Amino acid sequence: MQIGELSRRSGLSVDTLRYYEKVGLIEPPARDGGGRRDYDPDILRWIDFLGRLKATGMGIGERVRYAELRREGAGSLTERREILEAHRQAIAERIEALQQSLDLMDDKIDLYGRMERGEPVDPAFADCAGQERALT
Amino acid sequence: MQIGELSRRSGLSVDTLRYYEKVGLIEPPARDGGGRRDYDPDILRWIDFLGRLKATGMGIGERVRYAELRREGAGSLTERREILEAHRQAIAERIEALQQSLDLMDDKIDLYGRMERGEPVDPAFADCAGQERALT
DNA sequence: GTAGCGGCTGGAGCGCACTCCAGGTCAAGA
DNA sequence: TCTTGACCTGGAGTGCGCTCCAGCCGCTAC
Repeated sequence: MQIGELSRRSGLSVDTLRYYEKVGLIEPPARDGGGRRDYDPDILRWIDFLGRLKATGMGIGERVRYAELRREGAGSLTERREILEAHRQAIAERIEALQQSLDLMDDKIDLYGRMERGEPVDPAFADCAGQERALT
Repeated sequence: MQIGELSRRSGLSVDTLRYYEKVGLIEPPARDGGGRRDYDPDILRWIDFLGRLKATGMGIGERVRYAELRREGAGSLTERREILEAHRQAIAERIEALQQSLDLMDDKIDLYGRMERGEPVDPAFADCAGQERALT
């Protein structure tokens, strides 16, 4: 598979794929006769997983570290598991924090709705100029 | 309150506070006789709320837009509510995606644990070199 | 044979969100 | 009076994660 096709199938740009190779997130692939990158389709699974790690807030440095361990093979299983466990914990905390903020947004949206309809609101929670003081 | 104290109480650096003022996230405060910024303690509530918006993924451009509307006062309530509703939706989607990834991490952590203990794993889910293929 | 396309490399540039710095002012305490 | 420390401004620098570019090569189709 050439880089253009991998780009289409992975959703990453050609430039990003080459960048990922440069920084060590993906292995340098085989080259065809003309010196072009020729990827094994299995790389798609790895790229997807990298996308998950990224989407869940893992920075590029730690992703590179994980990729290095993966290259080392089965001997790095324990260390990889530990990284994933720490990351799992970080995700859980993020979800918790987001849930709290979601509730806050709901309260604030509700307050705004009541202010828009001219309903009385606890003056401790909003001043007349719309410079809301609470629920922040 | 001087900028140093606000920095300590808000958790933002002095530089960040001046930067936030420059880009329009916080209002230019009054100045004391010596030309130093003299903040109203109420600003802490606003800074906290800005922190929430940021922590939930709102970029600086949109935060600045929200801050502008807030300065306009009560007339911008509807537009602010609409922004918050859209943002609320984005947070809910983020939580959903994170929850899925969390489940994936759990599966993968479990798989690694079984591989470490030498337990048999479905060969479709892991190859011998530790180059796991599935759960990605 | 030549035009077009996709790919190659090395390196520069970019947007975000700060962070740091030089060179200065000002107020309060020893 | 002198020193210390907090604060001031404008502007440069940083790290992340790409993104773009110039200039080149090689395959395929016309």
